Amino acid sequence: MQVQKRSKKREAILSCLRSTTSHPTADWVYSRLKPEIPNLSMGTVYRNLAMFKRAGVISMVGVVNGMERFDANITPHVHFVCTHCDAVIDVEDMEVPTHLASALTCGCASDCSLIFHGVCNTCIDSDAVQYKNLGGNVV
Amino acid sequence: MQVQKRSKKREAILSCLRSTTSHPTADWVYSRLKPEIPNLSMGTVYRNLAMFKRAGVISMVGVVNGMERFDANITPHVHFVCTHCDAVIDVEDMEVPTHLASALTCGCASDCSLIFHGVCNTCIDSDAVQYKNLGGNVV
DNA sequence: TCTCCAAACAATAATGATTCCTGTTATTAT
DNA sequence: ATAATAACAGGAATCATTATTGTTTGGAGA
Repeated sequence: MQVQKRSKKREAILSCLRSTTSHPTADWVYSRLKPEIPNLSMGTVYRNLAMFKRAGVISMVGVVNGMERFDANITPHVHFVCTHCDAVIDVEDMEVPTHLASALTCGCASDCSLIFHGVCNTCIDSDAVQYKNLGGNVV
Repeated sequence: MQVQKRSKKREAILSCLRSTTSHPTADWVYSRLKPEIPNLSMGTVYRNLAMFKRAGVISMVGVVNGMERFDANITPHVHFVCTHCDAVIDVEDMEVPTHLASALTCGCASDCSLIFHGVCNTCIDSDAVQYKNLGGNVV
């Protein structure tokens, strides 16, 4: 399937995704566009994100905490996912081993995702992590 | 949280997961155990899988087609996910770059997942893929 | 520019995996 | 054996995502 017609909303959704490196959820895109496009519906956001993904214009990094995270950067790159704040961060200077795909004995690989999990620097710097590790509640 | 008491069902769930390398879903474990344990409920399967995961006894490879895939093999290893049949296959002879974790500038990484996506050999061998590519239906 | 039709849309219902809740049962320490 | 408490079944609830339906809009051709 291919993108066939243009629409303000479709382009707004794509440029919204392209305006950030935060690998947002569908809901994030919706919330961000809703003020300037009051009659926008979630269905439209989901439909267009799925369409862009099928067309290879965007990619879906993975599912974090039950929510799909999208990325306008389709260049293969490594990600870091924070287990505390669910941030998805681009990892610079590390290569995704796509060149090994052809060496696989499992099948014919078309792409590869390399994701690190851990606590991001922002969470480490805040006291939140320490309190959480002690079993306390952070308000 | 830790596993505190023993129960037949809890152990059945763990050994069921350990009996396969297919990286099953919660529902698969349930369906497999239900005949021998008729009064088993999905809640128990989900609760115990979550508990084992928190305890580090098992791992969750990722979400494939909206369903979590579990793995009793907690040794870091590479996976291949088939985009046609959703099979999750262990990739032998390829190392997960966990040793690079400390080099990250994003935060403190605790683990890493390396997943290839493509069409598995079984799907390539069957005619299903070709028919699908032609837009036909396979019965 | 006007017309027409397929695509895009809003609104909302439906789906389905997962989680939560309540009363009951099973396990372990004493 | 008994008490304390974790584990459980059954079912309701949640919530991200998808499907449906009727309406609107974009754009190719007249």
